[in-house]
Parts: sequence; structure tokens; C-alpha cells
Amino acid sequence: MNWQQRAYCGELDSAQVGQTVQLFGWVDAVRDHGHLLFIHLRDVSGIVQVVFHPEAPFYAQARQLRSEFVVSIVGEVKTRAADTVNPHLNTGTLEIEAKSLEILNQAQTPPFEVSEKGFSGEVLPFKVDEDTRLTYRYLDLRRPSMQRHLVERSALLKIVRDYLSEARFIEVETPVLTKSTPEGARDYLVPSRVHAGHFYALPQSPQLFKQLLMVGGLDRYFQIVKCFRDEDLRPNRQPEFTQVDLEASFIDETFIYSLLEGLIHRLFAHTGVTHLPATFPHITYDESMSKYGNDRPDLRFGWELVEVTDVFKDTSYKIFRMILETGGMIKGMNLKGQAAKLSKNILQEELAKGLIPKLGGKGMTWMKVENGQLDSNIVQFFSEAEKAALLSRMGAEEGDVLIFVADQDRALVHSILGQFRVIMAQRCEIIPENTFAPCWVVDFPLFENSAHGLGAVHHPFTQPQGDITGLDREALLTQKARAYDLVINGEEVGGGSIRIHSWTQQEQIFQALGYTQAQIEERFGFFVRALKYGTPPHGGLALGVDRLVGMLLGVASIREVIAFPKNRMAYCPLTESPSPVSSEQLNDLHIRVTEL
RNA sequence: GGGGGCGUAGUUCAGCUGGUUAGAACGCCUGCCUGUCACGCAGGAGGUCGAGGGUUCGAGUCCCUUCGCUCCCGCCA
Repeated sequence: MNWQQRAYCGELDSAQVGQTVQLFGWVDAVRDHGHLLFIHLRDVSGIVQVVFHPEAPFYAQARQLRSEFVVSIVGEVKTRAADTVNPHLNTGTLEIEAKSLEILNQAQTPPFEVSEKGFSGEVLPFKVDEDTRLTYRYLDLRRPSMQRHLVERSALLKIVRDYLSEARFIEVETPVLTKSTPEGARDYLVPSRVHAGHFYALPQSPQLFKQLLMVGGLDRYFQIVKCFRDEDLRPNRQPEFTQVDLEASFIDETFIYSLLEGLIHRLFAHTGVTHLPATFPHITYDESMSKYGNDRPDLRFGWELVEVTDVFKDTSYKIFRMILETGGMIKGMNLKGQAAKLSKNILQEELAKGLIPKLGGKGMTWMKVENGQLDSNIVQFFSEAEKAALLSRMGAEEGDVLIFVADQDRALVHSILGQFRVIMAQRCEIIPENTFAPCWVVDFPLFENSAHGLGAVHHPFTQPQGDITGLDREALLTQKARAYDLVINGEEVGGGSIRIHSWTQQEQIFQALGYTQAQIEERFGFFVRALKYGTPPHGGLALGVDRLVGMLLGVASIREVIAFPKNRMAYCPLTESPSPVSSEQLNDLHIRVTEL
């Protein structure tokens, strides 16, 4: 194999005209003119056209070529005549006149087309059932767009490594076979052969190990690492996913913010995005919930939630009055300038009766601002004072649409309006394209109510903002954590916290979570012990690589940037895993499978 | 775990209130074609309509069961 002399198809340029080059690749397309024969030859770098003339001794062999055959071609780089240039191909001003042809391998007709013919202007939509793509992922990966995804992912991860190395971070690997901890998601378990009846767990994150690395004095650690969570899947969720995991000692929140802002700037600059703010705005959890209805605000557009409970405190409108009398709240949103797009029929039938109930709401009140008046099916129930107050509170102008949701359950009001805001913004096409709006969400609550008492909102190693000594449950629920999320365009791309480094404080948290001394010892004994041996103040963050790369490349799903993803059922159609194993294997592992 | 949608040729899809031999495009095969590049022209092959059961004179179409995929909710410290 003459690999030393190899040239890459997509990298040929006019400087090489007249040279003889060696190419390896796959046949992307064949155009047989009976005499003249053209092929597109594809390798990882791109595509070039090869011409076979009928006089060539290997012409008969060339006519045997089919899609996806693997070939070695030696040929002369030639300039194309002006009227035969292909403007859609990077190498479109050139072609290779074949001097020899070797068919290195034949190929069956693939189950779907690998060629994207995409150099023909706009990229044709690739519509093949995803399970079929995953079953033949090696063919799917041959498509130029998939190769671009993985090439770019590699380039972006190199930027991460370079950046963090420059900032004195040390890349350390942590175990994949580790200890199951009852917090958080379900663990993937790995049975031990040597220790009968005992199990390792695959890490949900290297959380405890990276903190132990800080105790170990490594000072600044990072890792690009797989994490595993055995939960039901979502379009943007895989059972195994990749994080940029990092942790640093003797730092505070400001270190993390500026470190990550620098990294995000570099990553986005790589893809040509330069409009990110120098420092990212901070928004508190409470403010995010109240203005955007969730803790991952999409700041690319306005449409903030506005409370109008007080406007209707004496209303005669029966539905509002009933809800307010039982302690409910009314919030609304101004769909700025959307009156023309949203007819009364759409507002009432599709949204109030369709979408809102799907989101969990009982109803929605809407009104349009037309001819200087509020107009809707129920506007006659409101007083002039109420209408005037609404107009001013909502900043309403001609052509606006106001919508309101009322409910006893304040969290439900936020949840409905938060989802409604995003869905309607997409539907009304008000979200600017190719725009990225990052922010830090800060001041998360430390605890939340859970089925069995208090639960940690972030995780139990997060430092409280204040002293929690002696606080009762009610007071604990009002405490804030030193936790932060990095949110871009309404997607959480990373999260972290300043950790607890005092073992007494760590035990306070465990106790608040309702763990007994025995449970603490059994689950986290090794960790609490470590905290007692001189733990430095430290904190860190983890970035979701799949989501971030997916966002940077503008793909529809994280599966587009993962070489071998699982499907929605956590199944791999390519390898057909998971699969049954032999009874010998089970016996070795001391496992008996119960009847299904 | 709960709810919605889908399953027809290799691929993407059409197939009306149940009614002759289930169609289209692309792909594939054969032939023709010396400048194409989504080449063109002519011809051809290719289907247990996801599976099982039921209703009916008759089912791709209606009903039940089941499997698979997908979306939403729960879940995801």
C-alpha cells in the first residue's frame, strides 16, 4: 500500500495540476457515458471527480465500479475546462485523469444511500429511519455530514484540552467500576465474580473522585469522561453520555465563571460565532422561575412572565375570583405584535382548549389589542380599571396578544407559561437564528421537598451559602446553595458548585437529608474520612459535551454527534445489545435471572 | 409507569366511505450514450402491507392482541 505518497481527495488544489497523485477512497457516484466514464471519489477529506477514458487499459475494470467500492487510483491532476467546472465541489475546478485503477474491495448495495450529492447546492434532507441508520452505523458514518460532526467534535475537544492545560489543569482518569450510591439516578450495576453477591456501579459522574483528587492535592483536574444513568431516555438524553468534568482548589465562583466564559468563547469562535458577551449575565433561580417559568431561561427573546394577581384582586370575573379566593395566582405574557398571526379561533380552540390542557393547565384567558381596545370572548367581564391596569402592566400596544393563566398551584402556573413561552416563540418564529444567549443561573435552593423528606437540589456535596446549624425543615428549604448552571438558549449545558470541604458541615447536610450515622458510614464513609485530612476549599463544574457540540454544530439531536448512540429504548441496533448471556457467565457471577 | 402518533418495495412515501392484478420517486439490474456531476434515454426486477387473531362474500383499509419505532408527561442528586 503506497500510503507514503497518498493525497486526499478533498485537499487537492490547483497548485498540484500536472502532478501524479495516489488516491484511496470509496466510489461516491458513477456516471457512465458509454465511452467516457466519471466517478466521484470520496475519502474523509472530501470528494474529487475521476475521469476514465475508453482507451485506458483498465477501462473495462472501471465499468465494473459500483457505489461504495473501495479503490486505489493513481492519476494526473488536471484543470477542468471552464464550462465543465462544478461550483458545488471544493475540488470542482480540478479532476483526476486515471492512470491506474485497483479495486481494493467490492461492496454490496447499501441499505440506504451513502452519497449526499450535497455539493449540488443545498444539502438534501436525509430522511432514513434512525434505527436503520444505527443498524448500519458504519455506513451512516461514511456520509460526509456525519464525518463532519465527528471531525468537529474532535476539534472542539482538542480546544477544551488545550485550554484547560494552559490553565494548569491536569487530566486524570477515574474508575469506571466504582461504588453504587443511592443518590440521584438509577445506577448501571456490574456484578462482581470475585465478590459473590456484590456489585460495582458505573459512575453517574466522577463527583466523589474529583473531590478526592482535590484532597489529594492535584489542585486542578479535568477529564473528558463517560457518565452513566439508567433512566428513561429523551431526545437529548443517552444512557451513557460525555462530560467535560473539572474541579479546582482554592477558588470561588468567579474563577469558574471566567474560566468557562473563556472556554465557551473559544469553542464558539471555532465555529465562527463571535457575538457572545464578554461576561455572561447572571440570573438568580428565583428570578428565572418568575420571569421565564423554568431554571433554564432562553434569553434570545423577551416575552417575560408578568404577575397580574393584584390587578384582579376585586374582579367580578368568576373564574379569576374563585382562584384568587383560594390563594391562587394569575400570570400572563405579552405575545408582542402577534395579533395578526393568532386568530381568535387559534387562541381559543388550538391554544386555550388544546395546548394549555396538554401542558397541565385548566384554561387560558386571552385578549388582543386592536383599535386601542382589548378584544376577546370574555373582555366584557372586566372593569375599565382592570383593563387599563392590564394594558399598562403588560406594556401592551396595538397588535399585541395578551394571555393569562390562573391557578391555585403557583408552580403549575410557572411550568405552563414557561413551556408555552418557548413553544409559541418557535411557532411565531420570533427566535433569531444563529444567535446564542448564554447566562449563569445562580442562587439555587439547597434543598427541595422529596418523597422521603428533604432532597438535595444539586447534590449533597454542595456548599450552602450560609450556616445551616440548627435550622428546622422550613428554614432549610429557604437556604440557597453555592451552585450554578451554565445555560445557553434555554438548554442547560453545564452545572456545578462550590463543594463542602468541612466534614462537620458535610455531616450537617447528610443529617438534614435524613441519613443516619450508620447510613453515612456505609455510603460515604470513605469520603467523610477523606474530608478530615486537610481538604482544601474547592469547586467545579461539568459540561455536557454531547449537547454542547450538538448546539455548536446546529444538529437536530445529540445522536448526530455520537458515533455509536443507543436508541430511545437504550438499545443498540448495531450490536444488538443488551443481550442475554450464557448460564455459565451467570453462574460465574452468582446471578440467577428471575422469571420475566 | 401513564398518554398520543407511526409501521406498505432496499430507502422515502401515496393508497379516499372495505371492492379487479397494491402505486410513485429515488436506489438496484440490463442495454444505449465521449464532458457529466441529482447525467440522460429505453427496458426490467423487486412487496408474507410489522406479527397473530377476529368481523366480512371480500381487509393494506374496520376491531382486538402483540412487537418495534417515535413524541409528551413521570423520571433524570
